[in-house]
Amino acid sequence: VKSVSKKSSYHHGDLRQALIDGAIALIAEHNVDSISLREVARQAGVSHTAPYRHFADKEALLAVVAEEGFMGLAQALRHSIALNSSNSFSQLEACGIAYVEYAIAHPSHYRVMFGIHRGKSDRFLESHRVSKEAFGVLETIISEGQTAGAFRSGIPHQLAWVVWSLMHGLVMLLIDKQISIEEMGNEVGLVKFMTQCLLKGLAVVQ
Amino acid sequence: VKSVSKKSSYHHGDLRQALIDGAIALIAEHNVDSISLREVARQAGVSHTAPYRHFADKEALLAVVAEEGFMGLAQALRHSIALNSSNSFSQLEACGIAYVEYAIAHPSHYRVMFGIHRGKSDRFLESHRVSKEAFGVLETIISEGQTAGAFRSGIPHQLAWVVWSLMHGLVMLLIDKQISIEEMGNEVGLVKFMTQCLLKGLAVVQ
DNA sequence: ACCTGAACACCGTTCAAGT
DNA sequence: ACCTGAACACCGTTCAAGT
Repeated sequence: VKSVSKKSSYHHGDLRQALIDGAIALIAEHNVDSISLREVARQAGVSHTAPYRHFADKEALLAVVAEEGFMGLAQALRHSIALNSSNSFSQLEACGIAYVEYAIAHPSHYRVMFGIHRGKSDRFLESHRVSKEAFGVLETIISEGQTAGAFRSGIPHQLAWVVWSLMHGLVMLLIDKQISIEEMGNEVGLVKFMTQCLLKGLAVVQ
Repeated sequence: VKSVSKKSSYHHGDLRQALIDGAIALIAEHNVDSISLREVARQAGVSHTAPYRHFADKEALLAVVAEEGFMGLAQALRHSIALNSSNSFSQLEACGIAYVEYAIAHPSHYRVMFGIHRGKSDRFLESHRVSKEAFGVLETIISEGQTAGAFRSGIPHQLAWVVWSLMHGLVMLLIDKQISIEEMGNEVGLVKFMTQCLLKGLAVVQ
């Protein structure tokens, strides 16, 4: 056994991380905005003022929660393209499927990721940086696909916006139950349909 | 002068509508979730329990706020296509521009529209019906465009999802400041770019 | 350094009571 | 019928105080 090091602290080895994990766990079960800082503290077995030693306020904790969500998303996207190294089209499709599946598997967490007030950019710099990392995966697919002659020319950054907007919009409408998955069979079929539309375009080929 | 009819009531001619308008006004100024039912009542010059005579709870008031937002959106979309009756492409483009301009003109209101828990569908039936009405405008453009030979074949309902997802996603990313309008000149240019991508597709024409 | 308890100013919601 | 006031159980945040 190593030593008593961590256990000798007041209540936790790492209260900060325990609060983050607890918040994510609470979000997974309950609805997003019904989560309270006091309940996170309660679940961690600590007084309701203890979190303020580690986070400036509730929003700061949620920013870290968002950050971890974006890290997981980026990882899911990278994983999906690693399994589809052959072809840019299938990479894009796989990436879209992975994106949507991640989001609907963690709907409340996804809402937190995009529900933070990004007005003052000096706060939440980290979570913004990580979200751009996830976005960068899409951008890479586009630019590599252009090199391979699969995608039309254009600034990859801007073309990636189109893909991201489509996927993000689909996810939000699904989470909000404005679109029902059932109407399209399942989410994989839905994303494939979306991707096909995006690749081939809506206009009649002339 | 008509009579004393309305003024003779307790405090308002129509407290219900005054609360709705007050909520919309508050939302326009402050952030979405910082709005309290008590403050809406305060601004209407009424006790903080009075709203419960007209709305079951806070969510019920917000549902009506959302409903009015969707009505305004549907109207903006209809207006935009009325001005572009010539051609399906320009109708779709104008509709997209109108959609995005409406949303970024009323960002908090837009958030309320899509931020309501649509889990139990028996509540908020009205707001859901009106949102489908706005969606129907898109669907009509698609199906009329197909008849005119402008859009490729497919179920209009599903093709409209693609358009809606793209626009909704773009709007949400803009509101969240994940995408900055400035990077693309202005929002009109941004939407035109999106629409072009959607119509022509991302794949290289072969 | 890290945590607690009391305190403050707010919430949403309920309910008996007033006109 | 429509509104009020007190009351309840919650918040987020601050601050002096404890170990």
